[in-house]
Amino acid sequence: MPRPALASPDRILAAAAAEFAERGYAGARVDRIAKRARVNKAMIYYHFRSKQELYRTLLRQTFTHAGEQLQAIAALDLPAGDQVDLAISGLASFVRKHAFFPGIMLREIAEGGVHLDSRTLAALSTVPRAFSAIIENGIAQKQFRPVHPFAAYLSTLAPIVMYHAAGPIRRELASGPLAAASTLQSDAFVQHLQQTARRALARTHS
Amino acid sequence: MPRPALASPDRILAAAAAEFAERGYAGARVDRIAKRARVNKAMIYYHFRSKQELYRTLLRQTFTHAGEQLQAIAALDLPAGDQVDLAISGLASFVRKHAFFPGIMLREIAEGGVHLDSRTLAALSTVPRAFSAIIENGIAQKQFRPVHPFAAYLSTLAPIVMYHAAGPIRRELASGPLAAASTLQSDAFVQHLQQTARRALARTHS
DNA sequence: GTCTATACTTCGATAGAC
DNA sequence: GTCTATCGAAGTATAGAC
Repeated sequence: MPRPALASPDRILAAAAAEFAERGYAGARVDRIAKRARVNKAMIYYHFRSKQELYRTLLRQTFTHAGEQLQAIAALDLPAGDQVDLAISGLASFVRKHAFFPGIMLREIAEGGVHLDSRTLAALSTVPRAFSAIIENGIAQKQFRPVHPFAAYLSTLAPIVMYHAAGPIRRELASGPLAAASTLQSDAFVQHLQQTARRALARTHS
Repeated sequence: MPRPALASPDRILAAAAAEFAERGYAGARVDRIAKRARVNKAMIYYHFRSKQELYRTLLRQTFTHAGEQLQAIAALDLPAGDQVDLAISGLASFVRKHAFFPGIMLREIAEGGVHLDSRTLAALSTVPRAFSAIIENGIAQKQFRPVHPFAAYLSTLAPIVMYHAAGPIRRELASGPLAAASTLQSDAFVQHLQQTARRALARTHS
């Protein structure tokens, strides 16, 4: 019998990621997670205490991972504009690698964070904190005009998450009432966001 | 006995809007909608056929309303830059007036539109179509540089929806690990987005 | 660690009286 | 149009054998 590629708890986490992203917390079914992970349902309650604890563990891991990636970019010895470029393309590649991230992120925002405990909230906060650090540093070094760092965070990174989460609905619209939705490729959108960020943050404006 | 401010079907729709926005489609409870609307649960199944039909009716109405508002802006005899300003502030006031809209929008995007029939999808598409028309018109009149209209749509209007949907979680973060999140006011963010759009769409860039 | 079987709860939806 | 009562399905979670 071939060893599974991932150990049981990791397989459960991967299956939970897909299930929670597709259906949301309330819509996710523990039975389906078990089936996707090819484990018995009782194993989920053995490794994790409950559906809620499974969900929180998954989000904590993911937010921590994303935050560390942004912090690494913020620590590079580069012009702030280049750091923003890297933050944008980095988040884009992060969501390509972790396809479940946008769905879960959007849902949890809509839920108002009701499923999150303080540890998970702290993990989540590392993402806007790291991005804000880049912006504030650029302002301090007079490479950027003064903007609210959180405004820059929302207007720059929110569209990436939205773009990827909206993939399925965009494909539905493309075959119907909104053909133009299908002509926007991921790379082109990343470039658009990088250009937009450069222009939004530039100290001079024609 | 005082007449209720809204007739029964409209009270049900208003209650459903709040419930679906807070809990999502799967998380919404018909019992709770009935309680919020102060009607008997059976009345919901009498006026609407099912939970799904209630949901679709609500979304169709809301998308149609939002689309019409944007189309009215697109029809104004104004410079394209001013039309974009109005589209941004108009959507911001729309979500202030319909507080349930961002939550439902984000959730339905994350769901991949699985609950939407073709009529509801058509209603949804009027929003990006109207905004794209403004952008394309501005490009044709050489007031904007050439950009992908759908990219402009996503990067301009997505942050507004995100900002308002993220209100509760932002307040949680503000009292903990991310104090800066609380200092961004709605009006200031709208202005930031208007400036960002002006700069992103300008034909010249220093 | 892994399974089967099941207790307990909640939900969407309806029947039927008024 | 409005109510009470309830059915049947589906869900989370656990007990207990191996």
